[in-house]
Amino acid sequence: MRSYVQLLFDVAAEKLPYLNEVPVFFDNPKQESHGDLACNAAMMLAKNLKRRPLDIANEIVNELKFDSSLIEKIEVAPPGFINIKFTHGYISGIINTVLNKSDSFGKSDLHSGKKAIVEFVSANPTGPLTVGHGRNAVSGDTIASLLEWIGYSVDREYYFNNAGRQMRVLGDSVKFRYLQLLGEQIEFPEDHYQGEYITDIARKLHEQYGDTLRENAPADLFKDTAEKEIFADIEKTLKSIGIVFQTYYNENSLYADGKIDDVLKQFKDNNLSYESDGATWLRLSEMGQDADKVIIKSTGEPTYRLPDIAYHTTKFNREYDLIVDLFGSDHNATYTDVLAGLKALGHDTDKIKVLIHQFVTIMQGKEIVKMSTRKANFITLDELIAETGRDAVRYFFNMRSITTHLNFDLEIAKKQTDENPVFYLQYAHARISSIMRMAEEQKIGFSDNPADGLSHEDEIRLLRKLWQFENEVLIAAENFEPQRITVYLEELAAMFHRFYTSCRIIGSEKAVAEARLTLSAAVRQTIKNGLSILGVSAPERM
RNA sequence: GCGCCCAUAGCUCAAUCGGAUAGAGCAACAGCCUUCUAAGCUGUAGGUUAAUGGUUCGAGUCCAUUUGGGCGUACCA
Repeated sequence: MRSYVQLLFDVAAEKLPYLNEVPVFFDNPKQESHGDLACNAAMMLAKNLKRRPLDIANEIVNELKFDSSLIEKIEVAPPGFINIKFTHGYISGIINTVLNKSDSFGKSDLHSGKKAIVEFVSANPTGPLTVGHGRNAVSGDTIASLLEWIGYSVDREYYFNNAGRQMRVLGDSVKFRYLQLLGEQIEFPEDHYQGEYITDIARKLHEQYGDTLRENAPADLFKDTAEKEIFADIEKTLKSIGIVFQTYYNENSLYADGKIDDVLKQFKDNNLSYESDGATWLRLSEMGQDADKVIIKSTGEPTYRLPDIAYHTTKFNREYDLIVDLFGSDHNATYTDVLAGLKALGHDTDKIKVLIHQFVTIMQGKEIVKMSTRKANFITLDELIAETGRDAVRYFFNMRSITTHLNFDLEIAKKQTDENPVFYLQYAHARISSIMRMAEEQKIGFSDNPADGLSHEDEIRLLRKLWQFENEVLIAAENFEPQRITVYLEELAAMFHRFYTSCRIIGSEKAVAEARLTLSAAVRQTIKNGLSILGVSAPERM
């Protein structure tokens, strides 16, 4: 329908060439009296044409030759909006569209044939995932789903560093705990990983190897064991909230297959790097950044920038049309260096969309819980899932725009009451399921032509809302804004609950009852589809 | 000091390239279950969108300055 309306304007533009001077957009008006689609082109044109927007709007409307079976009317409203109202027959048709498309309703093929990669979580395996990682995980997974819904073929990827200093400290942390288990009186360094999970890993090693690791442990045994154990936990946690990655890309492999050397050579060959004080520096100040930065330390060890750049070149080499990186705000200073480096190597960095999500503040009542992996006074994602459930975790993290700080009050999250909006949606779904079971017993079936049985304002509102779903998914996906889906679903559910109160199904005359049942089925399907984008379950009973 | 991000109702948050009267939930108050799930519905109250100035037909949204907060500012990641 949007494309049909667009076509009407294209036709009008043949007589009114000025229409080509501005982009013509169609909004879903907030207010019902403004129709189903609104266009503001006349006002955008007013200045250039030096004419009154109302006159321009009227001129445009006169050139719009529309099919009266689809569009009821097109009106001009001050200061110059063009409001388009669909016919009841057309808008009612959404019910059959929903039921026919079923689990695919809301999907569009605007970007089909394109490949996208979404990199998220990417936490280094130095400890269990925290609540902060949880936000990243849920947002990233949902953004990936959204992209799939608008046609992209999407790979979810997790990148982690397992080559640097951090991992050495991790290995040493396990070793110290191991030695303590053997009864040695050593002080555990304050800057090492303090968590209980470190001792657990040490204990496992002790069970397996006894005290033989005191003297002749294989070089990387402590580190490798820690990485393996912790990573297994991370994967398990992610799986418990329905997140599965296509690939886990690790830093070590970039050294093994020579990609680090390749990039380094390219920098050198193109005079983009230089040596100073025994270190290798990248000429970032010539790439629009504040200062040059070290990519290889005087110790010979690269800083994170070099492997990160090398890693991203693999994304370009893998020919993705869209490259999405989702980081926490603590990375906000690092990604610009990486982008600058990639651009200098000749990559089209416009394909990269870097998303920075703000931090999660954990509240225990009114008290702020300060989190630090090293000090291990964090709340783990596992604990959060155990206390609130998978659906609540996924819904809560998707409820807000990723750009805003998020307060997660553990006391509220633990409550399974109506303060928790996920139940409101699931309840609507379960309620409709219940009606459908009941209707079946009463031999009330679906209507092939529900339009005639629907006239109540609460019914009309639902129809219009269903019609908007596909576009909502599109906007949410293109802007990487999962919270738009939760907002939409809450509005849809509220409309349904109202309709439920005002429009009875069982007991109404047959044509009306069947039309309402069919509408309810379409609402149920749409709620289910929306929840599935978010990764939240849609229960049949509650 | 510098960079990025944030500031909307008592609280937590929405608001589609800048659009029409800034919306929800929770909390508060008043109602609605002999009838399809009351985890629901209806109504009331709640706002100088942190402040000031600017851009324009029109600003929560864009620009400048200020205030308050978060994260960075490494030869850590």
